[in-house]
Amino acid sequence: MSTEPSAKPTESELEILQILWEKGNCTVRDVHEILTRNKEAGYTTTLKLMQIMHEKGLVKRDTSSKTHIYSALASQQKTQQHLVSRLIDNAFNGSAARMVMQALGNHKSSKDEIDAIKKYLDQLDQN
Amino acid sequence: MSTEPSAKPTESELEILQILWEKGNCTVRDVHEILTRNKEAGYTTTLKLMQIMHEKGLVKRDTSSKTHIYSALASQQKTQQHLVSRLIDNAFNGSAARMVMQALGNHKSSKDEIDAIKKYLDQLDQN
DNA sequence: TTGTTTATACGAATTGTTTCGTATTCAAAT
DNA sequence: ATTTGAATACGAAACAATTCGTATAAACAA
Repeated sequence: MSTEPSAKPTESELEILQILWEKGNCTVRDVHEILTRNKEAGYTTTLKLMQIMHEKGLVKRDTSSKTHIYSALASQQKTQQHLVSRLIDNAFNGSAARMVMQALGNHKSSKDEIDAIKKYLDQLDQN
Repeated sequence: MSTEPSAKPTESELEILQILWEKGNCTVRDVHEILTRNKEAGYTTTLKLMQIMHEKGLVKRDTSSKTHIYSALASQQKTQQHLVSRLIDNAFNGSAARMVMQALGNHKSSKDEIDAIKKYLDQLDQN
């Protein structure tokens, strides 16, 4: 049994996790700056969120210098898995296939992406 | 422009919507009975939720007799679409393909389902 | 040294969600 | 008619998520 965090981040927390997954180590300001490209938010709001995420064990932080350095603890893979499963159960009666088609139907994917999925499906078939 | 409800049901509301989508017209008791197969809940809790959903415009109801009859207003298709899109944006950086693979990777799908998806992808390709 | 900037900490208001208790009303059975 | 059972309405508590103001401390520049 690992000490994996509860993997149930809120929507705001997820926005921050995404940044941390991509960037790795970040200060609150780093995250805040990226965050506010898309939406309004006060600095202390971002700060507070990250502090809460730390309490929850979603992120860890290095406090050895005045400016703390944050990074994700929740794994991207497990978090995504958890969220996808929940959606399939919550909104698609447990049918992954239905969900997939819904996803591909509207969320315009490139031909390359679709080919990648096909290849992936062929692999799945072999097992 | 239609008067489509906000399509942002909460998790509890989604559980109820799923029942309404499947069953069509239901009394609160109908819904409550199905709901409590899986989890504990007081009757008035279910009732209140459905009343709130009515305020929000997620369901409509026929109050002509003492026992009200509820049915979904939020369309299954649009609600699912909305939720899937949000997940793709929130947790997969906008990549539907990544989400799909994650979904298929773990959420064991049958061979039939996978074949159905392949067929679906071929259709997509043609356009 | 003194003032300015930039951090964190913390408390608290606000809003949304979930849950349930109590009051009331209606209908059916006795 | 009276009682009983099942329904809705409503208020409010409990909890969670979001947002921001203010206090305070550290770093740095003038």
